Amino acid sequence: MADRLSETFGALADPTRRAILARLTSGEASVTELASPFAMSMPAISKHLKVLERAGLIARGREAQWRPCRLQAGPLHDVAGWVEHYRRFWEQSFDRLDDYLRELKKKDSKDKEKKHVRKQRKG
Amino acid sequence: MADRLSETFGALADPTRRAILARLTSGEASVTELASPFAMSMPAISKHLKVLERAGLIARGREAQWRPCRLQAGPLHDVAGWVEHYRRFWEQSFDRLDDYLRELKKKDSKDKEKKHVRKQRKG
DNA sequence: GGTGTATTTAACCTACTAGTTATTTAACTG
DNA sequence: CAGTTAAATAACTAGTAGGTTAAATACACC
Repeated sequence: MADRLSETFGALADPTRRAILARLTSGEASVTELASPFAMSMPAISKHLKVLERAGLIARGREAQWRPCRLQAGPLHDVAGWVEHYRRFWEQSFDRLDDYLRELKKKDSKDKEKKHVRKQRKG
Repeated sequence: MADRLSETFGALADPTRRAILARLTSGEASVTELASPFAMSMPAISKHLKVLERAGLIARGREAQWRPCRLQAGPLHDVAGWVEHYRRFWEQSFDRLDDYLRELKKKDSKDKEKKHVRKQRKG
């Protein structure tokens, strides 16, 4: 995975981890608190937290026997920055669908031509 | 992985695949064209394309023996929407960093005062 | 129909992921 | 100190990811 952005996306590619981040938007939480919504063992959660920590998406403190986790949104800023470069492409998508349908129609009529005409280049 | 967002993030968690998407922002391309920048076999690229296709990030046409790929940014819109929920957290963290730096400066000048600094501080 | 080119599929390998249970570490509490 | 609670680590498993080479498929041209 190597690079920062891949690590971030990798960490986000799991619904449990995204749910954990969502939970952390309402404040710090202990590992047990974070684990409680999930039908999953503590070590599993512990591993998810390690992934999030390595990706810089959470930070962990120490308070007696608790390890409170808190959200660190820095990497998400980078994600927002990355995805922003593609904005015009999703905004165009309706036009594109339109183009695509038009293209389909054209192709369709060409196919029909092919049945009569042998060789014909685009242009 | 199951859900749509996980699939999207999973597809984005690879630098080769992100580079392919970036290339596609400048228009359709064949598999060979997409493969050329990478020191990687064609089948490997083919697999990456399959991942991107399954995630709905590209669509593939058919023109003779070529399979031109084009960007489909819909899922990226969802990513943008998801990450947007966290905006206040990264903005807040900058504020915090700012506060921290301001705090440091204040402390710094106090420390210097304590040491009976001869040179006068600005600001 | 044979040949060349573009691309996918098959079979395989290695490494990692996401989960498990059992054990260990760390800190508080009586 | 013994017991309890919070969390991490160890050791294991099944499945998946990302790559390889070799073979198969799809199409165009002569």
